[in-house]
Amino acid sequence: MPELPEVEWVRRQLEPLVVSRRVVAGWGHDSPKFAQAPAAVGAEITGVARRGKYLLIGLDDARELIVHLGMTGRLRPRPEPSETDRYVRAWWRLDDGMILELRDVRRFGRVAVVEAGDHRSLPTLAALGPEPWDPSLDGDGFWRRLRSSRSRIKSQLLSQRPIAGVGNIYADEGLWRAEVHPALRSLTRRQASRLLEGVRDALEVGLANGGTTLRDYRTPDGNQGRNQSALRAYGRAGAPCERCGTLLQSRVYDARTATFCPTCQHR
DNA sequence: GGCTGGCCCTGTACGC
DNA sequence: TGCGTACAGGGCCAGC
Repeated sequence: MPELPEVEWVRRQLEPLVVSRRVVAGWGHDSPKFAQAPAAVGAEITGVARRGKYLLIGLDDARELIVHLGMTGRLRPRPEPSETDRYVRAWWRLDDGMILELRDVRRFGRVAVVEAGDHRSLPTLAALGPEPWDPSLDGDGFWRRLRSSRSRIKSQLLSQRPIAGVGNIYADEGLWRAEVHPALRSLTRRQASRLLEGVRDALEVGLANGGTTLRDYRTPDGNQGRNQSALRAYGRAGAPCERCGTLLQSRVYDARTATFCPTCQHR
């Protein structure tokens, strides 16, 4: 499931392949989530940016091609569209002949073509919190953002509103690092500050390791991430906490599984 | 206006 | 072996 580190790796590998290339053909699956893909045809790609888990592909006609990879989405360059692959949801042919293909088994991904900066059709993107390394975001500001909601702290992280780019993996990892219980509904300034650092640390490690590959994630060059062996909480229910040795627990809060240490992350 | 929970979607794991 | 069921989860949206 691509979160910020994984999407950033996709962005880095995609950029040199597509910038200054013109989109000469395109196709999108019938689903409204992908049907806008051909709208990019005719435009030249000016850049590949990222906001949270969204890829923002700049077009030279003042529009943006926005791609969200959902849970199983993968962007990859191909010499030709894979006509026999039933999970290809969109593709774009560039003027050098390369096909940029979006493969997404579960169809949780999304493609949109919008006026540059007009994200009204993507509510989560429109309301996205600051990037984790935004220099204007400090512990106090993060605490104020969290204080505006009474939802569980983990649900808040997943909402993308307090901070951008955190999904289930890095939320569990950040909460474990900060020793904060996922079901808390309010944090002290000190806890919020620790959580911000914990999330930043988890994302930095993930980025340095090329992302986390659990099932589907691959970079455009086909490589897997290496961060799965660096996980301290996510997916480790029943294993001993690396800090205190207590067995990690798994609970469902707001329909999302959270894995945490009941001792270090005491409620 | 904020929060909660259901839905979308399909491969995988597991039990019978 | 084959079938049925539960589960995974990001984002959206209806209902409260």
